[in-house]
Amino acid sequence: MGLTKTEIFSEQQNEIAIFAKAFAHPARVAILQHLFKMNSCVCGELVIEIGLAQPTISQHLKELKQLGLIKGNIEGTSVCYCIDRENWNRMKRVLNEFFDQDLKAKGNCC
Amino acid sequence: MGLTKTEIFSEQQNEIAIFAKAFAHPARVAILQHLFKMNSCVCGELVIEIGLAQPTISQHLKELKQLGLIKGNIEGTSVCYCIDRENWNRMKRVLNEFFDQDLKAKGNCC
DNA sequence: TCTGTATATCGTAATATTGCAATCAATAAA
DNA sequence: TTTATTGATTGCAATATTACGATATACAGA
Repeated sequence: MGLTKTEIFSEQQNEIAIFAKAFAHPARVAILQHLFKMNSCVCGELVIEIGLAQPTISQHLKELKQLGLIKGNIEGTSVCYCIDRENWNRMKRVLNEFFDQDLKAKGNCC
Repeated sequence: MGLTKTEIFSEQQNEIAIFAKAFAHPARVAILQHLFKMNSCVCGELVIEIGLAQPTISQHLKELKQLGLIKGNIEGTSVCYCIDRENWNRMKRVLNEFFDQDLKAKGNCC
């Protein structure tokens, strides 16, 4: 059906999945890496840098923005994007807690 | 097009995206959590525990197995799944390196 | 005001993902 | 051998995602 049954999962499980989805496409990974590297929040440069069409980049930026991982400030005709540090840290906390399950668990069985 | 242009991204970027995709669905998050919790590698219990149809669970297990995050051992008529610790650690390394970019980067600009 | 520049949105095509009923395959039990 | 039982596979329907051309919007400069 293509429709995830979110209602049968816990809020935590859904939140992990939603955060993970943000990184589940190399273009969004590349955008975030570039924003960290350039620090000075880029915008249309991403189109050149990444090599996808402008509407495509704009769409990926929108998703990252909706999730709260990036912010966009209008500066004249262009838009300046940058990482939202606070939400980035929250994301790290949520995902690392999930990743570090192995520390609590005992050995394998098979 | 629905087709990701993997060829324009680095291997690292694609690997991050592929790992992230594993966690981009709450059912797979739930499966992994249950495997860690039960330690004793479950199988058909997951169908009951999670509440999705057996073919659906089987499909999610297949994806996790293909990625190498879990292993399956046949035991009589049932299959015993468990976490592949080595690959789990590799995944953690790859994703944490990506997450910890913020430590190197300076402050925000907007 | 007109023109160019930058970005967002719309519409659409192609592909991917999710979910399940039906069925198959393999083993265990009777 | 027949009959469960368990899990994988197949086939399909519904929805989601990715990508981009065309277009709209908003601002800056001439």
